[in-house]
Amino acid sequence: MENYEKNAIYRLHAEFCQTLSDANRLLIISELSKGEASVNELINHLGLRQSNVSKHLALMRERGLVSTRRGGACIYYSLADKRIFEAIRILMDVHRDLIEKRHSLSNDIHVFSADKR
Amino acid sequence: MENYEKNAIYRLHAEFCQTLSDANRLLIISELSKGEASVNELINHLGLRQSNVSKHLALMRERGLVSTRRGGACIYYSLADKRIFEAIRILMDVHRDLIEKRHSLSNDIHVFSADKR
DNA sequence: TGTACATATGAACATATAGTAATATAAAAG
DNA sequence: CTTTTATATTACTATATGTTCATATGTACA
Repeated sequence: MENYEKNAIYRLHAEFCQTLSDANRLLIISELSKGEASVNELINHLGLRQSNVSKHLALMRERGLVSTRRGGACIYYSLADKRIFEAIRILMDVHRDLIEKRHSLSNDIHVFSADKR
Repeated sequence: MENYEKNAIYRLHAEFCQTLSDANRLLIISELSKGEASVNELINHLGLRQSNVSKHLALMRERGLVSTRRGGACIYYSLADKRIFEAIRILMDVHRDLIEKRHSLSNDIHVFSADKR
């Protein structure tokens, strides 16, 4: 019953996370968190190919993360919601702590190889 | 300058998001947020195959999201940090709002064709 | 020891994904 | 109208990913 619904919700959210699971898309989002930018501006700031940036933007627009505005010949992209970047930062904080915890304990993978014989 | 470093950070974080970008992994994390569980318990709660659950758990352990404890014949998995699930919930909230915004406005793709006078 | 149970791992497959070059569209400038 | 600039799209390739079955490992216990 609600298990089915839960599955559907998590499938949706997994897609959302998948949208965030590319370094170039994160860099684009980070740029857009400073304010709207045209494709060209993004290309110059990030050093990526035009078709590459366009594709990432198209995906993110399709999934509602960014919105567009035409201004003359350019198309300006912006974050659909500032909280997108804020949420990413929160996630990054948690992730950083995980990594630190791992490194300080380091009884993580090493336990394994040390035990091997 | 620190552009190189920024890239590295976002590449790392992209991998972290990628770990969250699978519905079954999210379901597992959701289960573990209630407390530790053995592989078998997860299988029964989620209705997934044993090898499938094991593989997802192995990936998440490798990436520091979950930790393990052996108890008799079972291996108990738990979240390495409760905040993992909290951060996911925050992300889900933002995502839900995005979807709602999209549905209510629905001037989403249409802006394009409407704007071109 | 041998058997049952819990979990991990490997091989194989199908599908998804990111990147790129080439081309198409669309607006602005001349 | 033609050219130029900005962006989108397509076709293609290489690689990554999730799932499954079969098998291996490891632990408990008769």
